[in-house]
Amino acid sequence: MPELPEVETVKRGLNKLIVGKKIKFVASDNAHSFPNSKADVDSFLIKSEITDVRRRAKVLMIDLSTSYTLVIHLKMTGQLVFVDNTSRFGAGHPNDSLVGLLPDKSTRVNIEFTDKSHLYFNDQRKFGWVRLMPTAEVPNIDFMKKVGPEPLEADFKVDEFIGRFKRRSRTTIKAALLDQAVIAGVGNIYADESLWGAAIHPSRLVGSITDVEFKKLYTEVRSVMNLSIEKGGSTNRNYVNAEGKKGSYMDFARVFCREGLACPRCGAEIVKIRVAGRGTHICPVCQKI
DNA sequence: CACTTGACCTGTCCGC
DNA sequence: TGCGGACAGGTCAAGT
Repeated sequence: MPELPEVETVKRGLNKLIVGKKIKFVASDNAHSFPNSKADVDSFLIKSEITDVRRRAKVLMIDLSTSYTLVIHLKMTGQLVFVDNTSRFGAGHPNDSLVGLLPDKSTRVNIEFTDKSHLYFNDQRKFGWVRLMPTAEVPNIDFMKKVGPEPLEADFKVDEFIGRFKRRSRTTIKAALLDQAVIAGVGNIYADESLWGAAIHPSRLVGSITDVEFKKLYTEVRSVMNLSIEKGGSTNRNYVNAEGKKGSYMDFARVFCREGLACPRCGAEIVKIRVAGRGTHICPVCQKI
């Protein structure tokens, strides 16, 4: 499911919902989802307090008062859903609809706080994971060492954007956009959306893209992902935010999952093709090879 | 080396 | 209805 806007939405939600809470109890059903030993959990997780929630690329980091961090990757179907203890009492609470629904059979990790509220890590396909590690070691994991810059940061300029792509000149622009070592956070939805916005065919080789086209792509990547954050992310299948609610970006999508419908720019029929091994949505008139 | 393909899992949808 | 196959928003390891 989640790309940068979805993970950012979860991060913002968790920052409001769980910072300051103290962990009472943790249960996991699956060693792949949460491989840490009981000794680590007992020493560094139980009784710790949540101090901050951060994001880098599509990775979430929940910092703890023990100077350890829960590092979380949601991969395709992961969810982090908070359920407030007050939901079990009066009607009308935002989380009321979740009471009794979680945990469910996709719940891999169940964290209970001392006030009886819960944070559930759900993951239907079990690709995602939670890892407990010292906060100081997080930048040293392989992914953090190789991942590219955050495209929405104010100091990320178009020249750096172009320069990083040009190192991958022999591959397709779609594969390069999806490569987290080039820039962080773009996945299949926002790759298709931004390539349509810049009127670039996803199969074009990076080396054939002009600087004028790169500048449009830079602007599109940023505007599409900023719009999605504003809309709470995209719910195509599984994604929900920290309160269990869906995002509405798909209502604003121009090509993603719109095959058979009209291109909003020229009216031609949007088609679905395969590029870089992924389902890819284009307007065949606006986006020429 | 750079790049592409399969594997990891479960669920759903589509055609027969 | 049942069943097989393709496919799903991500990332690695293994292959070319």
